[in-house]
Amino acid sequence: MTKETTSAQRSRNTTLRDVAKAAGVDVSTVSRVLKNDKDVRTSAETRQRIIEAAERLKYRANPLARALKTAQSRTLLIVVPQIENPVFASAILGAEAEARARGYVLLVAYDQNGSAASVLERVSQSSLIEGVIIASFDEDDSLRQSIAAMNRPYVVINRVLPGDVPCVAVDTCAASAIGVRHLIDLGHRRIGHVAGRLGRFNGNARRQGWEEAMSAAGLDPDPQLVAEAGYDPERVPAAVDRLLERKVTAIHAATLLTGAATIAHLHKLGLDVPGDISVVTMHDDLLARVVYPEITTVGLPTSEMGHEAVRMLVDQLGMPSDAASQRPPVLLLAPGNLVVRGSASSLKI
Amino acid sequence: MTKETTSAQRSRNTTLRDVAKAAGVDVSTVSRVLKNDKDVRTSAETRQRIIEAAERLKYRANPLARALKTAQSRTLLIVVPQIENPVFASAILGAEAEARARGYVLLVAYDQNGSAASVLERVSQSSLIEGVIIASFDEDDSLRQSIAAMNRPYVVINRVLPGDVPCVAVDTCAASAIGVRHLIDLGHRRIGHVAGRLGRFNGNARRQGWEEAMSAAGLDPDPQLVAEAGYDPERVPAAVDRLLERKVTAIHAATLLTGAATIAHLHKLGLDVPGDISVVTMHDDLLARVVYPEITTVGLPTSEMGHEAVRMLVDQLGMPSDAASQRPPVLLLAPGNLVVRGSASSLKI
DNA sequence: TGCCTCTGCGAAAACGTTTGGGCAACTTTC
DNA sequence: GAAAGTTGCCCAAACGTTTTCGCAGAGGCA
Repeated sequence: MTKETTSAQRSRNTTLRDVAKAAGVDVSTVSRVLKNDKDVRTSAETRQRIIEAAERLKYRANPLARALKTAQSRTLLIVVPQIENPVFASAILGAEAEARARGYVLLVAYDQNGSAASVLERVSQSSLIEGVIIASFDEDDSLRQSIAAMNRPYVVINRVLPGDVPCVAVDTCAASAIGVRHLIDLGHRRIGHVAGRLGRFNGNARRQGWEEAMSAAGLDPDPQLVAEAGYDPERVPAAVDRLLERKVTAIHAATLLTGAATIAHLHKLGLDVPGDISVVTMHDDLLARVVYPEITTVGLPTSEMGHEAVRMLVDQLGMPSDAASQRPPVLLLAPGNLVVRGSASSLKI
Repeated sequence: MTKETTSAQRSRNTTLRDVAKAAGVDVSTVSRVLKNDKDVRTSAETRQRIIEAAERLKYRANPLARALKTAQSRTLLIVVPQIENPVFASAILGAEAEARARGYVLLVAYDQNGSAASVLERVSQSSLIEGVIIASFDEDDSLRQSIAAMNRPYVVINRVLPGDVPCVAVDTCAASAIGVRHLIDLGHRRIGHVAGRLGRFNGNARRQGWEEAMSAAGLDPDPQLVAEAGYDPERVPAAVDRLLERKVTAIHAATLLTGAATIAHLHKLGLDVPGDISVVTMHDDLLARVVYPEITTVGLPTSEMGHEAVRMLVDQLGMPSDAASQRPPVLLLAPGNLVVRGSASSLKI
């Protein structure tokens, strides 16, 4: 079997020099023609010859050499705290598509137990990465320092940070409000909120959305109706129990995962969903449709978030540094639509 | 338009030359010392000076330049058909950790609607990627041709392919059997199988595991007890209905997702799980614990799969081509343990 | 004819590494 | 005390691009 593995015997790729030789011109000319240089100044005839030769020899520019020369690797990095979280998976997907469309390559790095700092540190000194998208949970100073030290353009996603930090996030406050309003429209008055991590951007925003929707409907956003569970399904039962003590008829969960756990716990207690308690969630995903009842939830444009992030990043890359401050650096994406399924119904009196 | 690339104002990284100047030696000496060259021949004193200078200047070798020179980019690529599938997410996680530990960078690419071919095509001519891990669903010829044309070492994961193809997969046949045997041990005799994609590696293997466990227990592996649902939750209800007609008392689902959908559908029909029907699944994941009842399943070493894949790939990279054929190129990972939760119980007569 | 401006292209210097080949000085050997 | 071997380092040529500079020749203008 022809099993050529090591780089040593791998056939050499065709280079600029090969094309130049084939077309009978200098490498510089080939480079210019193939790059479609603006001030290109070549005869149509020569250009034709070069293009044909390149075609025939299947020439592809070596990205390494190009990057070395231009200090532009056309490579972006996205740092995520976890990949199994559907929100991040979806964001990565969107970012990858956008990056690919723009001729960039997207690298994925994981920030398990705060290792983002080390990743960024490695990035900072190598010229491999042109820009970074950061989706890390960490909001402490170490990460922020790493970001600053990195000395590369970046955009933060999934949260908005104070200061002049470019961010793109979903307006989860609004998303929350939509879900809660749906419950109100169904006649519910005592609506509990299983909160995410309070103190963090999304946790706070979602809680606030609940609060605003309640207030807007003239209902009391009683803090007693909020029970924090973070992103941890293990903490959901206790939270739900507390809410049940408060005689809620509906529960609004801050994440799809905790929402599913909420329904599971209600079932465990022998309660019917939505017969006894209605449940509404946030973020739409396969998970919402493999439980019974299927979950009513409001979609989040997480994939768009990825798209927008690389769009912003690439814009930033193409701009001289002084112009960078001119555009509004934070983008808050409108939430998606309410997807009505089976986990919420009108209040039976 | 002013084409002022941002790189202009970004501070230049410290280079080999800077270190050389600081230490008062030649760049070549610095290079050798820092690489810990085997036949290094430098005085301890000089070496000390160089190391200190490098430390002080925070020198990090430019991976681009190194790759250009050595044709070794220390970059691996993993091609996955979907990232939201927990199996792949977990495999990526494992692969990334192993790659990082070995000083490699792992790139992730998506093979949405068969775009892997184009990804591989781009790879083939650039010297950026040293080796590829392929987890694509596609088993048609176009992908296989792209792989061959790529002319780079690779390993296929999540399935074993015929021929001399290096593969690492989980022994899902054995995993299946474990789950089915658990049901048998609980007293079940009529056990249905909600199959994955029959005709594909994993679909077949899991079905075969069910069959073998049934036969081993002296039960009839009646083909009527098998209903295919692929990986698509939408197809689960019909499959479950068919199984119910066959009077099964337990269902073994080929994937966690379809298993969850199975439970959901049973609930929808007003059946109790595991009171009326027991359900056992494969692959352990958060999802198994946010539904009620929590799902009894057998763990799959998907993360190990990623680990092993890069281990094999890196071994391959370091070997002369003739030695490559010596080691057994396919690795079948033993399944994990049965995780008993609440979705299966002993048969009530 | 002399001068100037375009055109079309080549020469060569980078980018930051790695690496083979050398060359002194110093040590051993006879 | 000279030949031979060792040690410690430097020189320079790559790797495959991009890009600045410059140089011939062609044409325009006086």
